[in-house]
Amino acid sequence: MEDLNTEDKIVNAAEAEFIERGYSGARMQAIADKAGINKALLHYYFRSKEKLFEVIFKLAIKMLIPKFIGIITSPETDFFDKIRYFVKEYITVVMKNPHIPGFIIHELNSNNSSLINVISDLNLNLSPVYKMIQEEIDEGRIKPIRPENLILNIVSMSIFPIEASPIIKAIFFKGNQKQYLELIEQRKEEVAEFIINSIRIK
Amino acid sequence: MEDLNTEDKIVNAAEAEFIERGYSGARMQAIADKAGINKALLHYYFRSKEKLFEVIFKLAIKMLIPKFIGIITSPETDFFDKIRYFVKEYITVVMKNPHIPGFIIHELNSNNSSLINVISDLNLNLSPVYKMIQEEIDEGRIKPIRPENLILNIVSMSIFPIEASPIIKAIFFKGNQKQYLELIEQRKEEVAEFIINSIRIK
DNA sequence: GTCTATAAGGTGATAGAC
DNA sequence: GTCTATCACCTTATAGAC
Repeated sequence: MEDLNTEDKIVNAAEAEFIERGYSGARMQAIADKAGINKALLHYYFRSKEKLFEVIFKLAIKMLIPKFIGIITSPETDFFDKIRYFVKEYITVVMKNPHIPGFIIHELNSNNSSLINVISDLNLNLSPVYKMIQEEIDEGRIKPIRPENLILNIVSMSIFPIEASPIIKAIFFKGNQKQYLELIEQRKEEVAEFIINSIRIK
Repeated sequence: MEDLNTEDKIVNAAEAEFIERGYSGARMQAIADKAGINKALLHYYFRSKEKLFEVIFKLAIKMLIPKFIGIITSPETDFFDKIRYFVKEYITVVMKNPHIPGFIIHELNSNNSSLINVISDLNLNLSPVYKMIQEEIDEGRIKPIRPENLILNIVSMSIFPIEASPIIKAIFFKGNQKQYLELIEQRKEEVAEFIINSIRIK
């Protein structure tokens, strides 16, 4: 961390602060402290809290959303293996950034501005994924399902239990962290089987 | 709204403000304005922003979490009908309060305090649900599955697509609200069938 | 590029009249 | 119970020395 240039130190510190506390809860002083520099330097590099936030928000989006396409167009040839691979990798990625989904959702819901454009600007093309699913249906390998619903189901089951970890932990395990981690580890396999069981045609 | 007493007017206004902007983003002035009263009155009734927030947070929790148990112990006798009933009702409830899941999760993640106790204090007893699931497994009507995983899958697929609506809307429908609402309406039936297809033993 | 000092405005909270 | 006026503090942002 110490051998980073100042700009990168700021970005790292801001990432931690914004993602933990959200835009309105984040403090420029806290970011400066975490980066080990002076508050005035933040404005020298990024001009305002808002500008700095935008940089971090884009970073957060890029950490989770495009990965989604990247993993789905994986080397696996079998459709069910693709699902297995996706679920395992995506849960792993989200577990490394557990606060990012909640951060993105909260900012999109509370911020009246044009943050949503950050997502549109990704120009995510789902056509190959839709096509892949439709092919499986047409060739009688999986039951008919609207592609959007299949994707949503997979993503929901992968993200939500991690995003909502404090609640899950409290309700299922009285706050026990170890039991929670075991559950998520298990889900890397079981969620995929749950999905495959649902759509497979015997 | 005008014929409510002052305290209720404040609670309603605070609910809207806190759930939309979160604790740190909410403004006491905005709450007073929405309630049509003076800022000083907020402190007369609730002493501080923090106290008022606690009231709202507890309200938000009660709107979503216990409902979960209430619906599951529904009058339906058939297990699959229970699932159908739960998914339909829960998606409907969440759609009426679409910002609450994100609000709860954000506050639990960013607030270092003891908000989590609000959930523990509910003393949610899942044993009847676990037992119900285990019975279905023992009697060979559904495939073996860890009850926690089944519950998590159902809840994830019911909540996440609503909680993350701005992203879903943007990615799937270029922001089109009507198409999004149709999708969610459809999911009230389809999510249940997706689950039942996965666990049913033919 | 990096710092200290300070400006400028906002925010929760209270005092005190009615 | 409800209001106006005001305090005390915090936060972003900038000026200016080095």
